[in-house]
Amino acid sequence: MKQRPATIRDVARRAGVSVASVSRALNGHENIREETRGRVMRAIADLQYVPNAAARSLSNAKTGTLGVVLPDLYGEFFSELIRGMDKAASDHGYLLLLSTMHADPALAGQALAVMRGRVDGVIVMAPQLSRETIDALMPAELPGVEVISEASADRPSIGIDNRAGGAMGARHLLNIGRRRLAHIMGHENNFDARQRRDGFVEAVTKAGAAEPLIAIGDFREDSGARAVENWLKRGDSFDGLMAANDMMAIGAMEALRAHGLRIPEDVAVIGFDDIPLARHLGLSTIRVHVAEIGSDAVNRLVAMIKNGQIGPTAHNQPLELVARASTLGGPA
Amino acid sequence: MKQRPATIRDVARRAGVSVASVSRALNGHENIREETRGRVMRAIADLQYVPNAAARSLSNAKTGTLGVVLPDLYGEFFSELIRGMDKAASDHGYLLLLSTMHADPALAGQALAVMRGRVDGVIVMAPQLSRETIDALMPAELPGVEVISEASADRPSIGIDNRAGGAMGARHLLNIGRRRLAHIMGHENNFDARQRRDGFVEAVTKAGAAEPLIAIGDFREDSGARAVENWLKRGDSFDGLMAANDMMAIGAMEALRAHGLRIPEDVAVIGFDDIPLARHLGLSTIRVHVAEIGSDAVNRLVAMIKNGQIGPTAHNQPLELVARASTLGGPA
DNA sequence: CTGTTAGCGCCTTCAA
DNA sequence: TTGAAGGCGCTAACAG
Repeated sequence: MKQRPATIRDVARRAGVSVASVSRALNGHENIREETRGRVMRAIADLQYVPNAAARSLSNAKTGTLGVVLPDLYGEFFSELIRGMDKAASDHGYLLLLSTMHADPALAGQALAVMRGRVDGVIVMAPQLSRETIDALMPAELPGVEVISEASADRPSIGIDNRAGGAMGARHLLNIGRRRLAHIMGHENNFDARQRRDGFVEAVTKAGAAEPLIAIGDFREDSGARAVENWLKRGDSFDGLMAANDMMAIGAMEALRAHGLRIPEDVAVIGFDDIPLARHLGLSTIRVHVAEIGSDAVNRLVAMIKNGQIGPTAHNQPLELVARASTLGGPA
Repeated sequence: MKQRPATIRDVARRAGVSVASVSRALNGHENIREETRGRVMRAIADLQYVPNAAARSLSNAKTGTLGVVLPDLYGEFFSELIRGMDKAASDHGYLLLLSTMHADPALAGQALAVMRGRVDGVIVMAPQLSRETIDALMPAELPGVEVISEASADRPSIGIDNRAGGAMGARHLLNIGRRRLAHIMGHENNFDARQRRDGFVEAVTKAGAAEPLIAIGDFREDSGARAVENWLKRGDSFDGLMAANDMMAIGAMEALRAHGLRIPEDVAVIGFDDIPLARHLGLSTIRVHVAEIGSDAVNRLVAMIKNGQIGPTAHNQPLELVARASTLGGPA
């Protein structure tokens, strides 16, 4: 039945040449006669020979695969990121080895350790871990790039300019005449969340508007709704609201409407990410080109693998303001 | 700087034992004294030794990774599937090697070939390929399971009962009193699309209702809208519509509303998948538990790897009718 | 241009 | 319980 797959030696025997020649033919070396190459190729086809990847890696210390370590993957964001990575990876002839990394640093370390010896480089996304933790965990001998994390002092990182995004949102609300602004941020210990808030607050302050309301959410729909409920209950009023992501903005919109407030007449709302839902619900947002972040990360990593480490470089994918119904129209 | 990672020999030297003992300690064998094991473990910690995966695979013909070959996937479906797979895989101590497979059978073959020797088994999803093509492409010596494909005669497959889903949708529309039904299917050569249509048509026929209108879409929003446009233009009328997925249903709803038709009063609409958008737009749908399909596939594959091939078994994840605003209320 | 051969790092008989 | 040694399949010197 399931016979042992052909090895390079079987091919050599069948083609009547040495294993070296087979290897040369296989790897497209120059120093081999066309006729010999032909014989080898025929033997390979006859035997349905496929080189053993493990042996190959062992021998030349290359695996042809890139490790990708991500947090728990929910939603569109990840499929976009992975899609972008996969595209770039396969363009370069690499495969992707996937692993999710949990918040627990010990487990996170495991995720990275398992990759050693199976990949030529790693892409890590760990917004939930501190810079020190990440630095301590990254295998030193492996080229690595970080995605959507605080810019590293050691490695290249690709991300988004969260501060700029927060500021874009604030300015947009101010531009359409809103003056009493509010912001729903993500977890306090999430890097992106803090940056977006800082950018938002800074832009508001710079414009001379009143200090904005700030609530802490968790990037999920419910938390957006809760934030709004709390404000309204306390009698806090605002006419412009930015949430640190679209899901919270959507939750917020529902809560606002539930309280009879009109969008955008009473409160203009803007989110962050531009998930598909945003378009369908007419939610203004800051668009992030997620797939590009992924391919960018892979391209950079591949460059590192080929040309050696390139040190820290922070690259931000450009953001884009997408104005929709939730912020259209003049002030209340 | 970047010194060579420690090998098993370094550990042996440091611990003052032989490599065999290190290997035994590492793999939790019994025939080794506790004290020796301790010495080895300490040396491992000191040296930050991590076994080289390639060498290990070469030596025991196991890779500890599962190959996943998917079509170009957009959206939530993809991340859910991967999430489910990743969860199950990491539970079993496996990593996932990802690759996308394009519609071109030649390229599809490549995707699978690259996996050979790097994985212990493969999960393939290829609804766009014919059964024969898939069978021809699947490496015979590798355990494989198929997902969301036509049930195979050789391998286990995990999927959904598309016919039942189509029928569920039809019956629901009939139950709420609709009699002139329409269905927007996916690509003619997509297995799922055909099955859903067949289930739909069969249920309608069985109920003695008029033969439904059928349009061919491509699973994307636009095609749902176009289908509706065409029907309306031709003067075809219907009061119940099922699309083969939510995106097309959403496109259809927009087109219906653009023509002044009310949902569900004039036309009740139901989709398939239950993507997050569906809930937000109040679209009734047939819910698919995607993550479970993924973990189920992995569990089955791991079982095959451990216990040998298990032959063809078709397993369907249960479907669930989710009734929302788009089908609530009585007939027109 | 081609063949021989020594590793790559690990596991695993086989002896001791 | 331990060590020595062969072999997994492939690549890359090194000779011819």
